[in-house]
This record gives sequence, structure tokens and C-alpha cells, in this order.
Amino acid sequence: MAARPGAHVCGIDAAMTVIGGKWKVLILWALHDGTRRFGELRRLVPGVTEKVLASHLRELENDGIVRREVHDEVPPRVEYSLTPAGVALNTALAPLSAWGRDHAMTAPAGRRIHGVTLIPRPPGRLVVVSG
Amino acid sequence: MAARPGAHVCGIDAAMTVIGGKWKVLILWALHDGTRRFGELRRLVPGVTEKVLASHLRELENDGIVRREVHDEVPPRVEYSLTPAGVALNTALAPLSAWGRDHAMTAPAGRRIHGVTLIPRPPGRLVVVSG
DNA sequence: GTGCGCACGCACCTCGAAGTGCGTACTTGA
DNA sequence: TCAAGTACGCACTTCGAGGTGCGTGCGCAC
Repeated sequence: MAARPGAHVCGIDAAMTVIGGKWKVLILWALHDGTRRFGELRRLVPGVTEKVLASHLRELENDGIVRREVHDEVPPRVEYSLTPAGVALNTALAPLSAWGRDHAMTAPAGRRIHGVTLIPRPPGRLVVVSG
Repeated sequence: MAARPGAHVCGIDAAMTVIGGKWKVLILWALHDGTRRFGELRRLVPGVTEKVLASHLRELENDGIVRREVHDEVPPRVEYSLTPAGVALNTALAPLSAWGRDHAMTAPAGRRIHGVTLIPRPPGRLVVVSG
């Protein structure tokens, strides 16, 4: 249906392109408190496969959300962190998170999209509870 | 992968459940300035099929986002409007929209998710530009 | 009387995102 | 010596959201 790249003017359209992936927001939340390695992200986002995690990280990198630093060492080490745009995106997601938290209590919510649930803690840690 | 309904504690998870559909945000934007009929929504969201529009509206109704009023007339008339929760959701989407608008200019944005683009205007009207 | 519009429901199909499995070249630990 | 970890890439498969097509019952315009 008319695939026309880069044609979104409405901001939500662009934002949904970025966070539309199944695990994108979980990756963003896992990165919001600093630098993470690939293996750490894999453990922080339980259920995601390595292929999908790698491809999502590439997409986020192309979108300018995460920064990817490759250290040329003998055990290969790659570090991921949020760019300023990524930090801003996380900030922009905060009211949505607040709405969901307020609304999830009152709504029946018979459906779900992820199957995993993550609980952010104020000091900066992230607790992930697999479904 | 452990489908456990109603298990999301993180708000973004719940919010993504609600706005995760392909046309959900477009429907929300189309409804943000008042009551709309089914046929109006179909015209305001070009590209959506009737079946998908109907099912998405049902899901939004079940999530308490839109109110559905059926008038028992001979030409069947159904009117849709946002509930207070829907208005709050739209408000919560505003910073995300602002982020996307700011960021879409700087990023290459080679991909896209919808294929249609909508431009909200301040007075309350909505202009939709099909891709 | 023929077709159109209304607001959907049902059955089938498509297609792309996500999942699975295997491979890399190298080091470290048991 | 062998397994495990590191950070992926490639080819294949699955699966469900979304698309297509057809049907409803009624009124109205032509």
C-alpha cells in the first residue's frame, strides 16, 4: 500500500516507526540507565532472540537512537548507549507510561502484546519479570 | 512464549497494547476533535479497510478509549467519540509526536510503518495526506 | 426495480516481522 | 581437549495482524 520511505510528517508516525518493533521499548528501557553490552541486553530483555536483538539494535542505531561502540579486542566487545535523541525519546515515552500505569488498573486488559513485563525502579535499575 | 493476559505492570506495555494496531493512532487523531461517524472515520483514515476499522474501533471501545453510541434509526447511525481516558491518551501522545517531529528532520528515516501521513492543525481540524 | 449507502460480520488469504538453527574466529576456564 | 562465551550474519520457517471479498436488511434516488 504505497510504500513511500521518509514521507511521515506527523511526529507520531515517525515515533511509531522507531518504537514499533516488538522489543524496541524494552531495549530503550534497558538502556536508559547507561551503557550496556550485547549480552547484558540479551539478559535484560528475556525472551528476545539474538537475531532480533541484533537487528533491532541496528535499526535503532540507524535511527540515531542508540550509539554503538565497537572495541577491537580479542573477546569482541560492543557497547550500546543512548544518544541524546534516545534520551529525549525515553523522556517523551514517560507520560505514555504514566497513562498506561493509571489506565491498566481500570481496564479489563484481556489482551497483551509482549508477554513480558518490566518494572522500572527510580534509582536506575530495571527489574524484568518474564510472563 | 507464555501468553499471560493482563499481566503488564509497566505502563508502556499497556499503552503499546492499546496503540499497537496499525491504524490506532490515526483513529485517535481523527477522533480528537469531536464525534465522528463510521463513514467519516473511513474517509479520514484513507487506506484502512472497513473490517480493520471496525475491529480496531471495537478494541478501542473495549479498552475504554472510545465511546460508541448506536442510534436505532433506519439508516443505521453509529457515533464514536473519545472517553476521558482517550483524551488523556491523546495528551500523553503529544510529547511523542513532538519528539518525532523534531527527530524526523534530522534522521534519514529510510523506513516507514504506515504509508499515510497526517498533519494536525491547531484549530482542531485534521488534514490527512495519503502516501 | 435497480443500484447505492449505511455499519458492520464472516471466511479466506497474504505477507512481513519475528523465531529457529547453524555458522563464524577467537579466548578463557575446567 | 572440550565446552562455553562473545557479537553477530544467513537461510529457513512460523504465525497472526491486516487485507480482500462477499453478505446482511433497510431506505432512498433514479
